[in-house]
Amino acid sequence: MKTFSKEERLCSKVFIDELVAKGKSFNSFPFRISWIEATENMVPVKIVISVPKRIFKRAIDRNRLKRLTREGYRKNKEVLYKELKDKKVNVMFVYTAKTLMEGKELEEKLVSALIMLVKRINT
RNA sequence: ACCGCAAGCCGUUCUAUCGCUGCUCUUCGGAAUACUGAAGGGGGGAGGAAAGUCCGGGCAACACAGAGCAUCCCACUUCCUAACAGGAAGGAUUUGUAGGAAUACAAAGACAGCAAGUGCCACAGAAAAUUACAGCCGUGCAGCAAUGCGCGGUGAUGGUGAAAAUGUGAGGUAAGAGCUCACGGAAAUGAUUGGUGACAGUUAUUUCGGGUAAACCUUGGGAGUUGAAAGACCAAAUAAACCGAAGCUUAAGAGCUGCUCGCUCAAUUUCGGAGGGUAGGUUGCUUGAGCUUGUUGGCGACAACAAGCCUAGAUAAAUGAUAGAAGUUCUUCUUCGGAAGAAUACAGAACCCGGCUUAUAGGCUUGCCUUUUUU
RNA sequence: GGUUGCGUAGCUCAACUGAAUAGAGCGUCUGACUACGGAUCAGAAGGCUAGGGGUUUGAAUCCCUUCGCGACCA
Repeated sequence: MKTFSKEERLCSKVFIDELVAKGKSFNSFPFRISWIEATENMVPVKIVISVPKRIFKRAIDRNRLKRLTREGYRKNKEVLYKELKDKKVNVMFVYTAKTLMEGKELEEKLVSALIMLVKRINT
């Protein structure tokens, strides 16, 4: 099912601090992606989406980018799930581009970013 | 009819598939109930500014015997309102238009006081507020005289400036001066008429004192502090902070509003009680100065009454994505039926209201002005 | 969510309680010196004082408002 429920979001401040401090990260335009293994999770992947306020001043722009990113992840998370096997990870997406992006284009970029993430986790 | 200005109002819609978040119903499972897990059905889900945080409240916690000072805010009148720096109606002032004028219409604003005190007013100018200087007049001395020196009188002649001592005329004088008079101007005070009042009209007396209070200040009025990350509760957990009792030494210290007066209290050790930090959950949380319609009162802001309605509640933060269709506006083409293309704004709730300010594609209504056409 | 401060030449700062041509240093440009460059000397350009409005005879300064950039509380 192409769902995206509460359990698949990373909400705890402690885990997010740990992810930022200890996680590995790489860039895949327009995202900067951080990830860390989390063996205690109930679901395979928990994600955080972040858009910096410093670049996008208006709340409506930040909201739109977060919604588009979340929609793209919801549709394409199978790419990640197939290759993960038994590993469990926390992932953070930070939108680092300076301009707004349309839905379809952003979805394509996200898929390629997910493929890169799979390679890095399995190696 | 078109263009412009002002005020008020509206500010996209529908279908399909997938998804998010509350509510509710059904079935199945767990549980003594409360409740909870899974599947399915139904129904709800951003704004006029949700924004800026510029004002005013509600609500909450803490503080609060009282007095003074300081600090900050407000400032024509009456009314509206829970309250306001908001709104309505009005007054005076200033500006603009029309007019010969009286006046009419429109717009604007933090419109108490400089006639309470202090300060400031560059350059120019004799002088920037009240004297002095030059000048003018009288007079004494020196001198043939021109003139010089001294004493006294005078107050705007000095043409600069943003601003120059109430304007014009006459009298008056040695020379002058509101020194006096006539006609005006302005201000203060008293009386009286109208008005709830600001104020306006009439009249009497007195005065002639430049501007600046978004300069210090004076007068009158007001302000306790902190904000939903406030606060309340729950489970895990269990402090050097809190409360009570006892004992000991000392009089500094602590709290109450920024300060002063004033008022209150003790610190430390032991015992007992009761609980904090941290990270979660529930609540606060959406029924409210609420919305819609109608009637009545009022010039109006608004109020009263009646009927109906329930209209987001997230929390690393929902309200979305894709596809198609429609609507609106503009451009081009046109067989005048239409077709194609482009655009469809500003912008996202975070406790809730009342305002103000700012952003805004396009449209609607009303009023005013200009031009053109018809009668 | 709330409180508070700052915007001046390309850069770093002045000009305080209003006074008229807004200064200083570094940098830039021109000339001199030198065979050439640096250093040095002389001179010049460069500002709608963040935007708009108001008070005032006069505003970088005072007041209101908008925009931008920080700091603090939790």
